[in-house]
Amino acid sequence: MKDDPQIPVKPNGDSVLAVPRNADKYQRILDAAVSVFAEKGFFNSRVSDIADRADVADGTVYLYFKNKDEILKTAINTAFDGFMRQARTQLEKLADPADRLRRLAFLHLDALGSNRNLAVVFQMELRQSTRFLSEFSHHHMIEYLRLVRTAIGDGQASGFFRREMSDKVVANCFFGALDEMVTSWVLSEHEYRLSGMADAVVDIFLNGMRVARTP
Amino acid sequence: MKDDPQIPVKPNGDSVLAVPRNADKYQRILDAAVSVFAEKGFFNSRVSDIADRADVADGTVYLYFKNKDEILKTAINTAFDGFMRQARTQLEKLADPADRLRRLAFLHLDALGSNRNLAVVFQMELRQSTRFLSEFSHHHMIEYLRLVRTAIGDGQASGFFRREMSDKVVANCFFGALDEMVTSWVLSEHEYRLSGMADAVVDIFLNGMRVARTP
DNA sequence: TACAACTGAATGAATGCTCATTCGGTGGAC
DNA sequence: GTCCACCGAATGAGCATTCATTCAGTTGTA
Repeated sequence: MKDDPQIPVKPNGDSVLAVPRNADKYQRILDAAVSVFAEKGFFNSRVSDIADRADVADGTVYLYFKNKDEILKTAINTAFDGFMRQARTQLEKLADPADRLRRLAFLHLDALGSNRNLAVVFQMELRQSTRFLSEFSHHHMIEYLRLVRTAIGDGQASGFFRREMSDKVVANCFFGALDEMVTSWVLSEHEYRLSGMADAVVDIFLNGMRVARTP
Repeated sequence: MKDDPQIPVKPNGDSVLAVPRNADKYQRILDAAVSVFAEKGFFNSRVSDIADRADVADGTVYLYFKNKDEILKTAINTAFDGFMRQARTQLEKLADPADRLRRLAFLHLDALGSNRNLAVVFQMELRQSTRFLSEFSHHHMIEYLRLVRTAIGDGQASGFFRREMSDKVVANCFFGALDEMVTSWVLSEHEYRLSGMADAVVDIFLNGMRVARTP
């Protein structure tokens, strides 16, 4: 996510040509938007706020993005795509399902934990986006959950994980737990490294809370 | 939540007197609002939409609520208060921490699972509310988490739960998992009884995913 | 019982403001 | 001189909120 190249190919969604290709300005607007959205929320953000923060005229924003919605959509999509690419690359190297879950949890928390503004946008705006940007979030969510479900399914197949649990339910809980860790971090006054929580979360899922167990 | 008496004492937050007390109309506006918010999201909902759906004139809405924000705030607060009252009453009767968690999970999923509109408002609007109605939701969240943390702490104290886990982290994960079950249910095309998932979720937290264990 | 005076809940058209978006013009690069 | 990225003031649609007016119901009087 953070080391994504971000080349502005076809910045303005529909008009393929006749669009400025100043990568720097494109990126500045996108960053400014994330920062403004994080601060005031999508609906309370003015396009002129974004333009101001990007040091660009109001009209210039529309040379790079079709409209305000498209800015949010692009920001979220770009970030999510980067994350998923990274996650897939790293997870396919790991054979042990438990390791895969551990790594995914780390990547999830690290991606958002290293960019608070992005984290705020994801935690606060993404849900309501589910309505007006529904296609997107539905598609991406399913991709993410597939990674988790595959790990769980593999673990069950090889007898490491209990077979009576629904991989679907566990995957949802797993995501929900991480998601809540992010929300909690975003709202917290305290400073702490979010990715440092990954192991604790995964441990709960692997071992549960009960004491009685054989090692 | 569903069996709450809902007596409209002091409907309009600040003007204590000189306010209509038509309980039916008050409730109709509130219900209409939840239904409209659920359908279009808070920011895309028009006060006139709410008035229409409540079969009331636009101006009448303002006899019962100070403004649009206040309607959402009231809806959320009323529902949450009802839920917390119910939860506290029921949990204090249960000694076993595991039973308490089971019951809480059930109540959580049942409360939202029996009112889809309310569930949508909670899942979609509550987060962004965290910004513009922050005092509220933060306070409530803490109350809820206290119930979970207490159960976990008790379980640890009596040696049923592992002591090395942070009750705070587990509580957040627990809430996050349930929250995600609700979101997933809200977005799902399929019809299923949400509260039926409670035991599966709690089971993950109590027993974890790994196979090796003593019963 | 009949009627006038009064009350205040309810109405909905009018107001006024807040932006997203547009577009005619500017200036720098080549 | 031409082109085009960029500018930012102007536009106008959309919408929360207000308030002058209506009228159903209640009280008081004879």
